[in-house]
Amino acid sequence: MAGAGIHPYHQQWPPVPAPPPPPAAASAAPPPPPVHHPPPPAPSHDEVRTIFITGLPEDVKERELQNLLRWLPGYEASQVNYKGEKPMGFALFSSARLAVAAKDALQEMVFDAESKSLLHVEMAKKNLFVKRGIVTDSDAYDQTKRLRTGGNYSHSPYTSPSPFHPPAPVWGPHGYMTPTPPYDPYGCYPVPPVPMPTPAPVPAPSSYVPVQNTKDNPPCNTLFIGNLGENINEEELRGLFSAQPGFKQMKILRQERHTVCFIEFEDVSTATNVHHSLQGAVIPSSGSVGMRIQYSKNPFGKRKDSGHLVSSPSANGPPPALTYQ
DNA sequence: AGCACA
Repeated sequence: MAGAGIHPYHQQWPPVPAPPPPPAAASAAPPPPPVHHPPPPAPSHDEVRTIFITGLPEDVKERELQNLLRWLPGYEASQVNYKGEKPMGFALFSSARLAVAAKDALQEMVFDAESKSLLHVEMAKKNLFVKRGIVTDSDAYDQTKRLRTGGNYSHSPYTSPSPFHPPAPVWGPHGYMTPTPPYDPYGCYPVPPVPMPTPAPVPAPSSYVPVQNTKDNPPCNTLFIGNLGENINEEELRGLFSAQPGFKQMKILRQERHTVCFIEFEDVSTATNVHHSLQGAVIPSSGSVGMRIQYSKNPFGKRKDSGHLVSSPSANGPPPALTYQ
């Protein structure tokens, strides 16, 4: 514990090169153009709609923060930056107003009772940069920049932050945990008073690392996993993937230099979820490299050599017993 | 970048 940090979180997080001067509305107002075009709609997107969260325990995971934040109205994306001494969280909301609401909802919240961590939330200095499912704060180049705004944006546009439907938030829409709980901070949860001694039994990657996945194949139900490191432990790998929804089977291929593996899922959609959610995942036996996930060239259940197999429905002879999905 | 098995 840092003994003297009263408001350490209040420091300026990484330098902002040059604050873009807002278009001055008062000084040197140019003569208004003819009344031809109406004024543009409120440029609300210029506003900062990102909150800055500190007070997170040092071992916080992005997923933990996401799982907390995604209940909040307007939540779009979040990220944890581990670069500094203490983790810094950022969360983007759909409007500045909702960001403020989220800030108030989270303010002074007990994030982790064990470590007595209280959240401190401010408006961020600038917005989180979200790019196609991957969040990048322009100052927070770091591992773990991978974002899964709720786990799955496989084939739905970005409209909803999460396809999961939360089990009816027990908390009120805004009255989360005010700094007043005189007793058990878990009191709000509908769980028996078991202090959660063991972490979740589902294996999770220890971290994520950006990977460049330039060449991929068309989506299919089978994933190809590469970049696994030399000492990859099969059991560990299996534990991770077999816990994923839709998992069917997995095959490890040990090659001279590279171990790779193939995983079949029930359908393209579940495969796609994992393709996104575990991209760049690091597990202990893989060293510090993040696995690369691609769709397999030859998915399970499909014949490879289609040489001159005539796939027309009425070729002579019985149609091959192939299941084209 | 390394893509097998049915």
